[in-house]
Amino acid sequence: MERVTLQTIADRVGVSRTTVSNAFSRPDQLKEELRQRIMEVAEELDYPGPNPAARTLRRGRAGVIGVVFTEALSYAFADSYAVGFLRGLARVAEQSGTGLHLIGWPSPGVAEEVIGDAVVDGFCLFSPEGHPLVETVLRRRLPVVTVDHPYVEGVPFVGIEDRIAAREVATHLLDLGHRRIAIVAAQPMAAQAAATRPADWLDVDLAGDHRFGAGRARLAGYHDACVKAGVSWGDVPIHRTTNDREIARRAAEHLLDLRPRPTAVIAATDEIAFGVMDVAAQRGITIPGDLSVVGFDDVPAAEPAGLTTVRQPITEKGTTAGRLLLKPSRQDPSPCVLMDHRLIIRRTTAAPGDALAT
Amino acid sequence: MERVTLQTIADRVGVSRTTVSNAFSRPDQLKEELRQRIMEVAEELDYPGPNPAARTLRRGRAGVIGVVFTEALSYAFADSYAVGFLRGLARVAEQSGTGLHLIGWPSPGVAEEVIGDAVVDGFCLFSPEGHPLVETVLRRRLPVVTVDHPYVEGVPFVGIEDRIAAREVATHLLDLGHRRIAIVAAQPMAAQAAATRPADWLDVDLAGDHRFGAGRARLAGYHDACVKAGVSWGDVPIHRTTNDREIARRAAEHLLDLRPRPTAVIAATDEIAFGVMDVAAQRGITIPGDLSVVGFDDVPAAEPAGLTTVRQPITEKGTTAGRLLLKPSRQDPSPCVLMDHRLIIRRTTAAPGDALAT
DNA sequence: CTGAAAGCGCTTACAG
DNA sequence: CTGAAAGCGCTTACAG
Repeated sequence: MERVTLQTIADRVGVSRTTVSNAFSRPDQLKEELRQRIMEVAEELDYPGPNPAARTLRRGRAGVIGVVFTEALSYAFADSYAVGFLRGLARVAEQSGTGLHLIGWPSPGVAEEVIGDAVVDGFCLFSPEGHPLVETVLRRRLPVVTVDHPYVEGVPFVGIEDRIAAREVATHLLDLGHRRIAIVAAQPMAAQAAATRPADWLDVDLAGDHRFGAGRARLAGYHDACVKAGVSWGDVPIHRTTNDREIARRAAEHLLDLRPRPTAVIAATDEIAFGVMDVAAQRGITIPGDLSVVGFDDVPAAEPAGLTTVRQPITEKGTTAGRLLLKPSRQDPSPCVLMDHRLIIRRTTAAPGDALAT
Repeated sequence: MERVTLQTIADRVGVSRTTVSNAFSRPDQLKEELRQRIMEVAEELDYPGPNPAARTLRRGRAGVIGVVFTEALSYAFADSYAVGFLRGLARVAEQSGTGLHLIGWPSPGVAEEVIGDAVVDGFCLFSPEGHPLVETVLRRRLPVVTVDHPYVEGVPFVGIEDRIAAREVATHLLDLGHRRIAIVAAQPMAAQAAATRPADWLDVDLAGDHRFGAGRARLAGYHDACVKAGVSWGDVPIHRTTNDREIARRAAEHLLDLRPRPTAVIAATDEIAFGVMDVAAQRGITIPGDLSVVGFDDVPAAEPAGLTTVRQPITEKGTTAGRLLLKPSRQDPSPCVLMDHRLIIRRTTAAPGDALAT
């Protein structure tokens, strides 16, 4: 059996292809009777409806936006922050009948091709600076909005003041009296391969603001506070890890093996903080008695866990990004939206107590 | 400036369109020198790469699968079960360079059009029986796999034995001595509009197995156990709600207002169970002292919450569905895969104590 | 209200 | 190694 197209139906009914097309796409353009007739024949021939690829090609519009992550999607779905963002984005996309095409970065090479082949009208991009996906996405010459990072001249941006927020986190611990603070930084899974200057990643002098990615911006904020409090930045142990609870445990194990043991751990995200808490629990290290832990994001699980963290409007970031992409403003086509954040102090931070003696 | 296409580049370089196409898609088909030359001109003209819609049309393959939910995506992303499933699905999709196109059902009408226009090679469908999306998806005549429900003759299926698992849940409570059991059933958001026989939804005689959707299958299981234990099914209060924690709270409020108050609540999903627990906490009803609560799914948050529930292999469902779609078996093109489940008894269920006196 | 014509941008045998 | 030709399936002014 040959493939059924508009033409097949047209031939059968004895009308032109145009009319059949109208029957599907502009029903008001023909008599109800004829339309019905056409639909019957379509049904009879088991016609699956106008081919979407052909339609998109002709119309020049897909009705879909691409969402690009720098991690494998399987990691993104394990991260409440990403999921919360998607919830917001989905809300505005759905309202306008726009689909979501999710693209992750399982391994170098694959995603680049997927991005090049994505039938979409625009992209929403999460990505650290220098990541190859940035170039790939930009090259499509479609509307783009970046979230958290990178900030690209002329491209709409949504984020928060990561450096300032991170400074507040570290200051909170320092004010409590902590001096042996360790940091677990969030680094994209494959940053080694991706970063333009991997060796410089920890060089906070370069990490001035959101231009350098939230991961580094936060690091810079921790740095600022330490320096100001007279804690030598060079002595602060820093371990890089991916934003994944399980993987973060390894970093935590390393840090909690240090002697003298840190009295506080700053995690660059809540997900990582949970990993740290997992390891502490395993080893019988009490929180906040023996160890203070701070996260970042305030994902839903942070509250029940009593985690001290920075709240940022995750879902609102998603809706904002969606709106920027779907209905760009004429006056300000590439705005830089910086949203509010707030340090939420809960039960995982306290003055260093017994831990000092360890 | 006119739009740049393969032809623009061909004209500029002085070769045919074919050769330019080869430069992008089959680099081994031409001399490196010529290829380089072509790439330079492409760069110069700011060519965004071969148009994906045109490519897809010509090739007849999109490299994307559609994932269809019966709820708004913003709800799906609020549900750990759905997210866990997506994690599994994403894992196998990514490995083969396949994209994920997510489609929700924000309101009647919208999704139907999105499905008709989705440039995909197949669909993964979650849906209760009689839902309009089922027909819409099937009509595309693409490969489909359904998850949990509905079971459609000739279409690959992935699920668990919901009725049997639900029976175990209810039996657990009945064995503990509960007799005043209330049920919060999960019903798709817009079932009223969607179901073919909304009035029959609660008619368990019809809910024989997974053919009728997990929601009803579970209800049927609760029914079986009650009847067997001599609890009159007609006296069991049932409240329908959506699989959303916040929305479920309303159902819980209603049920906990009943006098005499139920000593146990069976929630059709963990998400709903959390809603019940929220309300109980608000009212100072202790669990399991005053009230036993059981969920279903064993989402990640269930363990820390101590929730008694049914564990099912959420992520594996995703990987299985993905594999069925991406590499269908020749011998058995439409298998019905029923995965294992297990009742996990934690700290939210106990014998009815003080509550009996209420 | 209906149809003939042009064209969306690409890929793929096939011939040279 | 390169090019001419055909065609993927549709929509959209435009003319009647």
